[in-house]
Amino acid sequence: MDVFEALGAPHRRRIVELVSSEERTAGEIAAHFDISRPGVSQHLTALVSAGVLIVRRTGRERRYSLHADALAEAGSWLEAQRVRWNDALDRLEREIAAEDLGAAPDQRGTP
Amino acid sequence: MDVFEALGAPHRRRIVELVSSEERTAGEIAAHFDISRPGVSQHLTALVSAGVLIVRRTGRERRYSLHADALAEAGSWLEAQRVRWNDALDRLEREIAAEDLGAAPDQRGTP
DNA sequence: GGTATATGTAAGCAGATTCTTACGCGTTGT
DNA sequence: ACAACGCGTAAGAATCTGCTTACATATACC
Repeated sequence: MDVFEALGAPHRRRIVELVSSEERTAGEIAAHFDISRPGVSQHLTALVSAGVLIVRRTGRERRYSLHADALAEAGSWLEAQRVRWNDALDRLEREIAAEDLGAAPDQRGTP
Repeated sequence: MDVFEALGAPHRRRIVELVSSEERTAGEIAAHFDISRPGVSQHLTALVSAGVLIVRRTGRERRYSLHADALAEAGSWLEAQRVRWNDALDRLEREIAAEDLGAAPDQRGTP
């Protein structure tokens, strides 16, 4: 499962919020939800498989912590789209400016 | 539908990538996919309802463009989790440093 | 060793998603 | 006016998801 798919479910986003403040055990996390504990466990598994969370076993507990790199990767994708869009807007602006100058909007810049 | 849910589907993310480089008609977008044109249309509707895309009707075409603010909002959430996590790491580091100094790890800072 | 605790896994079910095909509706061009 | 075009909407099928209950597994405690 990829990061965006993992973050698509509200419950899983809530889990990320819980874990981002500190490492937590499965039980602690489950206590914050109305759904059954196995249900939460399945969300945790999904988040781990997406690389968003990391598990660490200590005795009979499992402590989940955030793997911030995964979030950073998703953030990069978002940022890349924004950059491309801003570039597109800039191109458009230049085209309009060129058009206002009377010339036909040249595709390759005005020589 | 919220932004993360909208971006959860790979096809929809691909649409965002297509539209981020320039405004595109529904037909142009659909041509990039193997699924049927109505299928793509439904994805477009979902993205619009999530605020990720904006439609503009010109004649019988519909031109879709990116609404970058929606992506920024999602990016902010991601960043917030990362910040919280880094803060948590910093706290942990300080606790360990205090412990190494011989004192019991005081919850409220060492006076 | 036996019991309690913390948690994952299995199986199954209801409802949501994502497709498909068929059709409808507004625009454009003749 | 009417045919072609671009695109959305409707309805239904197939699949996926998110949940549940029941069970398995492993560590801790006595």
